[in-house]
Amino acid sequence: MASKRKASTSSKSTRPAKRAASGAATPQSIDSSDEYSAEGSEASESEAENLSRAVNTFSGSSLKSRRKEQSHTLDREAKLNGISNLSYLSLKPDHENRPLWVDARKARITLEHFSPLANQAQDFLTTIAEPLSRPEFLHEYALTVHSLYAAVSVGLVPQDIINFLDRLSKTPLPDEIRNFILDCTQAFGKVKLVLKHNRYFLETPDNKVLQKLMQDEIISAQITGETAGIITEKAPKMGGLVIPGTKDAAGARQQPGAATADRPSDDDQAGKPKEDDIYMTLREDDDDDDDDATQIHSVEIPKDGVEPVQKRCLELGYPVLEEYDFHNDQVNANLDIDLKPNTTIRPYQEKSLSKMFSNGRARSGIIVLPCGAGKTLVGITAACTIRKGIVILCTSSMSVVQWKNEFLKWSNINPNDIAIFTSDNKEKFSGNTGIIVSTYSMVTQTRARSHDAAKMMEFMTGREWGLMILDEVHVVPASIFRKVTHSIATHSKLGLTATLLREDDKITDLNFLIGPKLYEANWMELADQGHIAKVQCAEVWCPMTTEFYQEYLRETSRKRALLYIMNPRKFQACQFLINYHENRGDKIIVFSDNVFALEAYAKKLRKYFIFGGTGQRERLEILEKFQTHPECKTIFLSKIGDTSLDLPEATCLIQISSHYGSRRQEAQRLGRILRAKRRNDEGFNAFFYSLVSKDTQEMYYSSKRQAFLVDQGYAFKVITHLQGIENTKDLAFASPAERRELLQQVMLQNETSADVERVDDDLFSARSGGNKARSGGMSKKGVKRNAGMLSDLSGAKDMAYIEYNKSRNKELKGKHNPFFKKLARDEQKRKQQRLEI
DNA sequence: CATCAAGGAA
DNA sequence: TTTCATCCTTGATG
Repeated sequence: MASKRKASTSSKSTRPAKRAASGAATPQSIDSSDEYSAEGSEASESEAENLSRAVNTFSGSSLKSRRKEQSHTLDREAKLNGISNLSYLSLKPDHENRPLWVDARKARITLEHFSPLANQAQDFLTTIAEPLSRPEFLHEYALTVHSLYAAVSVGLVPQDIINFLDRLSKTPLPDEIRNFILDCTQAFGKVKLVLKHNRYFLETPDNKVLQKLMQDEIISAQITGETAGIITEKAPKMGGLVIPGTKDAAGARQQPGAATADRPSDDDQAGKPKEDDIYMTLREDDDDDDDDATQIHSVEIPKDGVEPVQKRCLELGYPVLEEYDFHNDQVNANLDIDLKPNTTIRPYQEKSLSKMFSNGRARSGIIVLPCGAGKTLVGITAACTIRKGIVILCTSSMSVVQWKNEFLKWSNINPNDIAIFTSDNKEKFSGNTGIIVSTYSMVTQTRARSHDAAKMMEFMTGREWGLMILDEVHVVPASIFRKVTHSIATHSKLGLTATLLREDDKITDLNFLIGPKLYEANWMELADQGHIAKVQCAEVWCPMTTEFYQEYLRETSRKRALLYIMNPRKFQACQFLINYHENRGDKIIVFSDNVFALEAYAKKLRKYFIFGGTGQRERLEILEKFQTHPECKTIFLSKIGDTSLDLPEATCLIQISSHYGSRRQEAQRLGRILRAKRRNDEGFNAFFYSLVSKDTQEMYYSSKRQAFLVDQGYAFKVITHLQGIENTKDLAFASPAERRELLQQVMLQNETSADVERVDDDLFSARSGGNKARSGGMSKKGVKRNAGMLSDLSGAKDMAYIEYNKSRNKELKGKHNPFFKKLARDEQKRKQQRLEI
């Protein structure tokens, strides 16, 4: 136990520790880390004499070192625990051959990835547990209620889980874990919602459960009517141990103790009390497959009752599993679709699909594959398996088109049978069944619809669909899914995503709204197999210049962000990296969340950039150029580029600003270079740089953002000095004067907007019209005041003034935005003209 | 009829 | 700690 704990703790703590160490050893950290020695104008001056002092300051005050301390205490704690644990935990004699450590108290499992049994164990673990962290040697998994639910729903039996865990574990399996698994799985997977002959049935092999559910007020209220009554029949698929479905035969195997639980049934719902213990009996004896239950009991639920019953079952602790018996669906027309003969599915895609279809029915659930790993093909294959009417929902109209094209590319579907339903394209398929590709917003729209859209929705809600594919499930909050499932009747649902996480808690209901997570791929493994590109990740620490840091310390959060993004040293690093990689022959994407910075960087470096205000046509032109033109090696993208952009040429990625601590954004952005065309070239590597201004909030966010990728096994190197940056020709902002000018622009940028708002309201509100003249005049005023503030650094009066106006700005926010939109648009036009010339 | 701008929503 | 994207609809152009 001791070594397990130490191992897992140290694997987590290496990163912060390494950072702190390299940071302290770097001369660059001197000026910026010492907040109070701001007199020096150049960051590179007086390095040597201040080194030791800076190291002390740095390690004493900075965030990283605090983390380091934390991990020290953790280590100590771990040691103590280890010592006390060792007294009773005994290793199995052949423990070296077994790859797992099981921590009973936290329900964590650690896998030694270098063990010969690791592959076998890994398949098993990804099924039953949540992968937390999968670096090179030790993988950590968590046993959770959800993960066990998923395991049971793909057909595992609790006793199998326990046996297999015990077999792989170095120590005898703790009773806590044993009980935890039994407790969790007892109720899971026992109740299924099945659509048969266009009727919904609640189905279970355990009559006791059904009895219990039907005694519930809310559920029984839904079931009353002529259809009420429990139907008992043979299980559709029988295993070798199935006893012919007579009550007596089942009763013969009953265990003596089980009878005590049997109470005479006094309800009026036509229950069959004698069968109560069939499932109990089987569960004890049966190790192979839970489909071997001899009999199933079901009750019909009217269509309207499905939602409330499902909800209530969940509250009662019996989540309802959805399955679609598409082979026996005689009601819905078959769709003529198949994969093209030359299409081959990759092993991991097959594995994920086998989880979905393992019992001959279609299970609803979520499949997690990294970006660029072929999620679309998984969806298409699922569609080709079910071969009924299909609905596909995407987040943007661009991916709608992509989905349709992929279908045409991989399958032999008749182009007339696949239709697009978006605001500017409302097709219908010609046959009596087919595929519809649409967007979430189109389907969940509640306001007035255009005539065609209303007709189309009527068509979609008025019929029954075999499969609904939900693309990028992570971006859509659970409430939207509720709307979708309410309005469109579908037999099964397949969610696809690369990163099943959100920073808010809107993801939690997905487990029950769509289904359990069926499969999650290991990024590193796919990279090793050449399915996605290998990536070198690096975090580049850029010191703040003195001037910028001074302002940074004074400003409030809003402007701080702009200051550390526009940090001249960061700009230089960006310039250097672009030069370096362009010379290597890479194609580079630069990401910035901040539009102002995006534009400033791109213009200064004379590169193309795309942001929200860029017209659709121009976007395509630039992307086309980037893909084909050898001279266009670098493009700048705002967050429009985060998702569903397919640029196989890109091999290098630089991030200059980002959305706080969003782990998902980081992963999505990395996904842009995972499908690099050249990924299978000998020794090829893609590059991912994250530029961070030192000793600012950015450092904190950066480490948060990386958490997901680090857990996937990516190692972030810290670069504190870019070799040869001083010798770069035409390095931007090399002189203090240029930097001051930049700072002025930055300060102006923010204040101009504030200024316009205030004046608009206070002084010029009577004078309506002449928007342009006004803004021009005011910005001049802004320049003056800014210049004054910067020259004498006291500036307290001005600051107070700005602070005062901040609240006003918030009030006026509604006015603020359109103005900025217009500015952007004007800018846009100007730019377009420049391009045309 | 294709395109674009503006407005509302989340 | 928060903005910036997106989408859909309507109404205005040539």
